[in-house]
Amino acid sequence: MDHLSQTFAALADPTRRAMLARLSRGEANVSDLAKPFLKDMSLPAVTKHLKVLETAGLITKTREAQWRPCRLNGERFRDVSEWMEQYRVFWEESFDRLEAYLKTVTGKKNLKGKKHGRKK
Amino acid sequence: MDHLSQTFAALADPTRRAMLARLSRGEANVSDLAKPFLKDMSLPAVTKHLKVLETAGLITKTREAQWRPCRLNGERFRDVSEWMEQYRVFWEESFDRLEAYLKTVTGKKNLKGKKHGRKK
DNA sequence: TTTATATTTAACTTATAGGTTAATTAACCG
DNA sequence: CGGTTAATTAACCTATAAGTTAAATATAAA
Repeated sequence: MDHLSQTFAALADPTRRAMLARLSRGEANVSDLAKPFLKDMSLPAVTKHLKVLETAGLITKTREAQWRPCRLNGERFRDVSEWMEQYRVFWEESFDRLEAYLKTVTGKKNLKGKKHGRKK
Repeated sequence: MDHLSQTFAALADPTRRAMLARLSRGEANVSDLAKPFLKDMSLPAVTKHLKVLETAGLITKTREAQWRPCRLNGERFRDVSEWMEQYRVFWEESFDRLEAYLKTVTGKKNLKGKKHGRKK
């Protein structure tokens, strides 16, 4: 799977995003990261979530005695950020959108006079 | 499912991202969007991908005769962008790392003179 | 009314994501 | 060594994502 797909897939889970949020406040080992979730899921489930994050490259896991300190890795975030750039105009466009909306409710014509290409 | 999870899940597929890229260049109906993919998948598969994008709120599908013109919807992109903000420091920090690395390798200094918040 | 075009729905298959429990590995400690 | 803590692996279950083909629907056109 391509990097971006893997990254987005890893981000598509609230447990994993919460783990990233925790890591954004500093290094933490597996049981630290697991603590908030052990009411809802088992430790192996946590291990799996961390594996997904690690495989996606969003975190790095190291070894320190019997602990596995994890930290956030910025590169994949940068990939996402760069991919997002091409859409910036769309999320910043809210003002244009309002304008377009107002045109429709006030009985105005096409934004662009676009014609459907009917082939003959 | 929460919005962000749904959005990320929708983005975790290269076909769907390609469709969004196409839509970022302007409105398109289903068969327009399908064209580049019909070598690889059936039309119903395309319909399903569009459904995922629509359900996630990334696109809006309207009706015009027998066509279904689609356009990009900025709001979900904004959600992602806002969520990403809290990690900005991490992807900009690894840029620092690269810079530091390059310094060691080439004996050169700053790529951009930019300063980032360093802890401590 | 029939035919053509655009798109969706239905029914089905297969792979995998995300969870479980039980067992295992790893490192430290008394 | 034997026990304790930290984390992973194995084996399994279930829901669903992503694709298929075939049939249905919607609109326009002849």
